[in-house]
Amino acid sequence: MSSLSGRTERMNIILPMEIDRLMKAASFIEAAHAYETVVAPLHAVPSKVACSSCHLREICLPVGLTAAEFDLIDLRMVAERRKLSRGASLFRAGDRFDAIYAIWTGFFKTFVSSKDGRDQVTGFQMGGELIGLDGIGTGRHQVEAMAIEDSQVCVIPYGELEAVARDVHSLQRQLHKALSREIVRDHGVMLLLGSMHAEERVAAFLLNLAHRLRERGFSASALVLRMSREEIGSYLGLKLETVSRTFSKFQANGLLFVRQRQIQITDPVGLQHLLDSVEA
Amino acid sequence: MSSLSGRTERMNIILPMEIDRLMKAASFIEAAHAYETVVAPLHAVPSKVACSSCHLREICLPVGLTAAEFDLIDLRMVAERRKLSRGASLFRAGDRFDAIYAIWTGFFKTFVSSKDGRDQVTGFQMGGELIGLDGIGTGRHQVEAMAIEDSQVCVIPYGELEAVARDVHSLQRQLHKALSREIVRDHGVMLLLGSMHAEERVAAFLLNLAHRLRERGFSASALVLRMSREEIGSYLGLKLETVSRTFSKFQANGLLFVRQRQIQITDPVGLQHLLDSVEA
DNA sequence: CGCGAACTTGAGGCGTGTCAACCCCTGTGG
DNA sequence: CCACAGGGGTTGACACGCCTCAAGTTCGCG
Repeated sequence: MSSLSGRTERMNIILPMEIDRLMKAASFIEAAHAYETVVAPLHAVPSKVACSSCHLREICLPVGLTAAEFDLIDLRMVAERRKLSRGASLFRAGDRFDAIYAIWTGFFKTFVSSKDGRDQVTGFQMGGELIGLDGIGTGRHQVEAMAIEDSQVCVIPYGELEAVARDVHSLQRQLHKALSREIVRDHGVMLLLGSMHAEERVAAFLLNLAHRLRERGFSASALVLRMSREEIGSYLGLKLETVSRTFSKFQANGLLFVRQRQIQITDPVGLQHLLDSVEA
Repeated sequence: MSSLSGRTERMNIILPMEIDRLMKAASFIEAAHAYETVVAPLHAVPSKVACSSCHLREICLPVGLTAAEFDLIDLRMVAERRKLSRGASLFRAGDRFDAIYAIWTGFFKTFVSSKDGRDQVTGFQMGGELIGLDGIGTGRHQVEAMAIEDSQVCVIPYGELEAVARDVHSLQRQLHKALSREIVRDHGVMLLLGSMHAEERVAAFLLNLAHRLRERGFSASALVLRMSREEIGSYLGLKLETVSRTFSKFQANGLLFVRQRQIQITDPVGLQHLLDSVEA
């Protein structure tokens, strides 16, 4: 009780129980679970995979293909689907590379490990995003990819993808774009890691996540983090305590509500302001 | 004089004048200039560009092509060559993307800028390496590429590259590999920026540079830095003073001799030991 | 030869890491 | 339905590595 009152004194803007009320009133928790319940219906696992009828076809690799081209890739790029439960690895560093993976449902993290256990998370991936591009260069995967919730991926054998890309120009173009965008994304992370402060990093992380969720038709303000503070910290080059403190500070400043993994962004403009000085 | 003696007291392993003598004795400075004098003969600028007869053909994009394939790309991928003096930009963020560039001679840095002038150097590129892959995704370049010494690049129009890659499978494969390797390289930098200490970062930087120079037939121990402390710092997520101090500390520990931009790595194994705990 | 940029070095401050205690949720078994 | 265990999250106190600011030195270039 004393610790509680001490807490409310410092965060003199929002009381904890107030947060609770607001979150529930806005049916925040329900909305935040939308991503999982709508996009990841674990009961429905079609054995046959057709890009043309996939709900992610406008986000995933075959963006902008014509109907005829869709037919072609449905026919020739026989992608099977693979199911992973939370915590399972899709591949590990050193594994032979022979396919790339498009996330159909769920959430992944990719990371590189060091001998002494310092991990570096290199990215968090959600529906429609590709994993495994790191393996093309050497024929072996250079990172590990792990499902951080029950997930399903489309397996796209690399040999077939290469072959089809030669015939379907817009697929070739999309593949190159995907590779290039990954490079650009990494440059953004380098800017973040190399020259941003803790608050800027966390703000950038949240806004990026919110943006990608909105692209997929979900709320950009009510989100449920799929990853732990430690994983966020690893991605952002911070310790988990710093991530936690920064969330708390944002809440104290009225930018968002945080409650474990549930985040309600109440002032996206304010969050964006934190990045005003850093973004072009 | 007093400052000098103070300095020699702390660095109780090597005296400054001793360094000077040793460097000269090993004809360090001459050797270290090799990269520039041999690889960048500014007087020789052939107007006609043929990959098949380029001295970098085993390092650059067309690695492993057959003679027939070389003929094809010489014919169809009409690369012109472009000359840039030190400080000139090859392209800037926002410029339209229509070609990628292979460095023929010289040295580049790529970087992203933020509003308030915080730059993040995303890489240093030397002969045989590609620049501009970041533009494929959006059709506009996302970074700026600047020559940090007088340089020449081969201009590879992207449209033609795409077309030729469809017919020459191994070129397609090499392009994909180059894109993928860039992603992997970026992941390595993310590990560096996200979870390494200043000394580890600088050691990794030096060893990487030495490695790439050796691949090109130059000394891996005597090198001349093409970039300033500030640029190194920007790349490594450190301030220039920290970079300078770290060099000095390495010298005090007998790992290398440093004298402005001239570096003589005397104990590569010792340098590598600094990374033992971090590399897989 | 002299100027300015780049580099080195020092002293002190600050932001983030470290270590530790406590709390809150979830899931499990009685 | 409750008790309990354990992992994840929060918060505090303190330490330390890197940054900041400043002065002095060296070097390259005009």
